[in-house]
Amino acid sequence: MNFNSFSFHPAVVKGVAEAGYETPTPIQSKAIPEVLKGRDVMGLAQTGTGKTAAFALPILNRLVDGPRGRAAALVVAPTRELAEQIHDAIRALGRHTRLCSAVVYGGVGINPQIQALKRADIVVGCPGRLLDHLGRGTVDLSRLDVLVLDEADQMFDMGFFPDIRRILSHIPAKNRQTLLFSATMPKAIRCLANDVLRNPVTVQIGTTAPAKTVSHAMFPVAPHLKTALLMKLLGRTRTESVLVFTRTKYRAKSLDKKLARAGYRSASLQGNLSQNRRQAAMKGFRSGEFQILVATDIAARGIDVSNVSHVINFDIPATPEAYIHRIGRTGRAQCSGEAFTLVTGEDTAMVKAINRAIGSPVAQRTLPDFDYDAAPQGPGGKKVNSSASRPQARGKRRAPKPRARRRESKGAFAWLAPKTAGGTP
DNA sequence: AAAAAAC
Repeated sequence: MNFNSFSFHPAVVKGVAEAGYETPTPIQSKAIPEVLKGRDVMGLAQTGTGKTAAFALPILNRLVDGPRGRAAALVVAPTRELAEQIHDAIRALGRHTRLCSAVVYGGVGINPQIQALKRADIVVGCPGRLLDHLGRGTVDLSRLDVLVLDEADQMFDMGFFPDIRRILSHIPAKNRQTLLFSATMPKAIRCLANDVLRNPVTVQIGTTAPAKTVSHAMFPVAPHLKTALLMKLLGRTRTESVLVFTRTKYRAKSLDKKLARAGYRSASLQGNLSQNRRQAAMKGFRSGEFQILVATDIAARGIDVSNVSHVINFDIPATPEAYIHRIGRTGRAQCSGEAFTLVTGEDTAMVKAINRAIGSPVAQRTLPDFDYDAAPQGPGGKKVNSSASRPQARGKRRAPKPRARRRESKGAFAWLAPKTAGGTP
């Protein structure tokens, strides 16, 4: 089978060819005909198997001959980086169609977006800024043909669902084609998702499982030795780009600093960074300037960076779904990848849940030349014991380094601050 | 100490 069998418009065919696509992936060959028919689709397929093109191509094809500049399709994504990536993919695939894509998300100026929306046929965006535009009347979804919720199970999650419902209320249900895509779709959420679909067809490739191209292992370790074990793993593994996940924004930031101090070309990506810094981190990671990206779950879903040979869960993810999405950042498009997860005693229940979700236990590994019994270390990197607990006694005090960058734009601990407007203390 | 998403 090849892309000719879909009878795409010549302009779409040209875009597909220039993108270097030859053979449709299973999700593409099964979902594209349904989308072309105008059916509502729930599309489920493993990470890295081409879901974006599975909805982008039939949408471009549907709009290519229609009237222009009316926001005929909307794609909603859970992070700014993913929205940007989808927008780029649509632009590349639609290069020869004269269709116009606009991307809207927060953290950047709204005026350029308002200008871009005026002539947009396809709008890609994150929920918050999209609602902002809807409130201002700078985007009109009243004549929308196709709605896509990417990472659909996350969009129906508690944190996003209210926004999604509000966006839906701006779209006339009549004639609306709705497409949901994800690698995961927990049962509890599937019912909610089916509520927005009309007479849907479910296109599911395989089962909810990690991509087969990823081999994975768990590394039991004491919490205080995680950083040392990570360094050991990095030192003894032949890697290309490495994506490291942490549980919190603060841990991403501080682990990035430790890696940089150890000489790695590293950056962090988390939601407390300014959008400029987020873009710089992504750009540097994509280009290879940063070999390591330390990220929160902001980078868990959808992000497609070539040459990611390893995903390392420095902290175990909070759900089996997050595990599947995180490790799916490697092993994409038939390449192979490895995923390492550091696990501590507290993670036992989640390890079991992950093993259950995957259907077989993930191998547990230990490094022969690693000191698993090392004592906790003090702040100066020295072992804490009765005599070394006073740093000055070691005679090794360093002069404090002048700090060029004191804090991130919003403050490193901004998320700790109360949400209500604060008075004077 | 969850993260993400508008101002």
